Amino acid sequence: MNILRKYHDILVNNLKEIYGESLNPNISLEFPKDPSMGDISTNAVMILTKELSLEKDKIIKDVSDIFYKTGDFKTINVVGSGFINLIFKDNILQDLILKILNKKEIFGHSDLGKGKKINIEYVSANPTGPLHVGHTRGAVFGDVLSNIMEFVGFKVCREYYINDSGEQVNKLAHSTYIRYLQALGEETKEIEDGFYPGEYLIELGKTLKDQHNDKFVNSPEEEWIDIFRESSIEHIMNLIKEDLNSLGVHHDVFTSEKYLLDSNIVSSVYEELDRKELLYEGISTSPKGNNNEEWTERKHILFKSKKFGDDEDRVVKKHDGSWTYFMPDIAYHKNKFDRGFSQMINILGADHSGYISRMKSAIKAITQDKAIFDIKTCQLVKLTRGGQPVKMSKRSGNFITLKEIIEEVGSDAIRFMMVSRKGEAKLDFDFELFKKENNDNPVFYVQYAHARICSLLKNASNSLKIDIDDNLLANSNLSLLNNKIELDIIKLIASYPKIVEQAASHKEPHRVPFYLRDLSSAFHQYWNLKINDERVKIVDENDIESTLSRLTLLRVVAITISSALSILGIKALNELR
RNA sequence: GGUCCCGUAGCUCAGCUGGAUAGAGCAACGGAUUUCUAAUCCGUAGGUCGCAAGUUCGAAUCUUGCCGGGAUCACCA
Repeated sequence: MNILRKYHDILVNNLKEIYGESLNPNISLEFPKDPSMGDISTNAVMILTKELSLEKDKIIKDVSDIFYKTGDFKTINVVGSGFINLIFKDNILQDLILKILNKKEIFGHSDLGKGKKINIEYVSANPTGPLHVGHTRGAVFGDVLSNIMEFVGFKVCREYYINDSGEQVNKLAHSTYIRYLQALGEETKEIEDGFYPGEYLIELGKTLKDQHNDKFVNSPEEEWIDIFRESSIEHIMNLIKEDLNSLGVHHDVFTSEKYLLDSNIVSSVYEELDRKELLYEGISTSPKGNNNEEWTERKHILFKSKKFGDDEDRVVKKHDGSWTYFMPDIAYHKNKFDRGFSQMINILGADHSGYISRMKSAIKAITQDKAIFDIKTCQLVKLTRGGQPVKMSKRSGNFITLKEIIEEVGSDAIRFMMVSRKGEAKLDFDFELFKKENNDNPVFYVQYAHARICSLLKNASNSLKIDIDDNLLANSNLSLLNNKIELDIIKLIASYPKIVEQAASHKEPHRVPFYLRDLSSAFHQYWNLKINDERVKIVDENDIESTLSRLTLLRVVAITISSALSILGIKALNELR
């Protein structure tokens, strides 16, 4: 199915038999850009001559023999630079179409992950307000990466960490309290700096009024703070889940920081660190570069993260005995590890990149370096409208929410765009672009290709007066697919499994939308194909045999587009009118 | 100042863990429509891959040092 993998395995396994197990893994097998270099090519000779200090001719002969023995190649050429270029026998690529047609949605799947458990944590936005653009990229990135990892055979757990403890949520409770007083018609002060002035708490204030009347108006904080905090968190988590849901982003597990604290998981991990003599009492280094007025020299408990590769040792327990954010997070990752996740990926905003080495060193310490832990960061998103930046006022709490963007451009467009750049690259998101219905808008471009194919299959059924289904197509004469562009399309489809595997091993979802664009483009070219200035019609009533073979090819294109779109969480459309 | 990320065509970006002549889209210019959906396609033009050394058969890709842009540097999360 994965044709490159197939011949790569054949090549490497045979080479190992000849030269021994310890071969350089950098031997490549690929579709060369330039078709004059053959259907596939390998650098094996160049790599091996360097590695083994043997006669070049001997290696060339060995490599060529391996390919000859398969019986699948028409020609095998060695070019001056040392590449070996191979050309398939005609039927090899064509047979591939048939195999894919039989696999359908399983096409592209692999067992790279071997069913291993992997935990992917994403979003994890604080429950202090609804999601905005900044969260969206990480949300889609994490969701699509999860899809990719599942596609290549990992058992993925999608997880969200709720920071429902600490100072922020207390401020949230106070903000809600003010909304509650306002709902009762009380005169109140402005919601001050550092609190949450957004309108999203107004409704909750009213609900709390309905439940408790004026019971808490003049009562001391201790009496209401727990109730207000919990109902605020619940309210906002519901908002967040609702928004994620309408974006098609889902999580399997929500882990609460408060739970980790209440169940003594945090304290027991703290004690464990202490037993391992990784904690000490000391003074943290003063902040550099920016003058932090709140900083004073005090004694805290620090974790020896420097020992595990961090730049500084980090405070885990403050002078007053309370935890920093870091300590529950260490415990959280120990908890993930204890739940059987020896592989973990966290998706973080670029503004948290300073946190990476700290977290990595902690995980090394608590797992004896037995976990594979990776952090992917997403740079910020710049919203524009017709090239002009969209202004956001953080102060009033009125930033552009995820909900508003979904309402304006739809979740498909957002999802496609959010993973169409490398995570490390900044991203411009232009509203106007996604309302266009042309080439500028990549989502339409891809959907249009898919819809056109569906429409062709339908039209062909009508005009040829036969029911066209996959059984019929599977019996078409595929040897007629010998035009250059047809063979190119087959090769492009054949590279799909490799693209997905690369997206998985590099943890780079953006490879999928780029591939989709390429494949759609190849189809659109084919649609407009001219031979001798004559437009080639795909459905030709006078040549049913050719028509069916072409439709078979296109059916497989549609299967592949649909598969890649499903990885992105986008449904392929059968019609665009 | 330290750390991390980015720097490729006028603009937005790919570039397959070191491969063959560096690629798309947009914008510009010139074409294709009695349409199987032109929401498309074809062609032209556009490059010192930020700069400089190094590593080797071979570098946009790896190393080091500069230059420019961004993020971050807590006892916030």
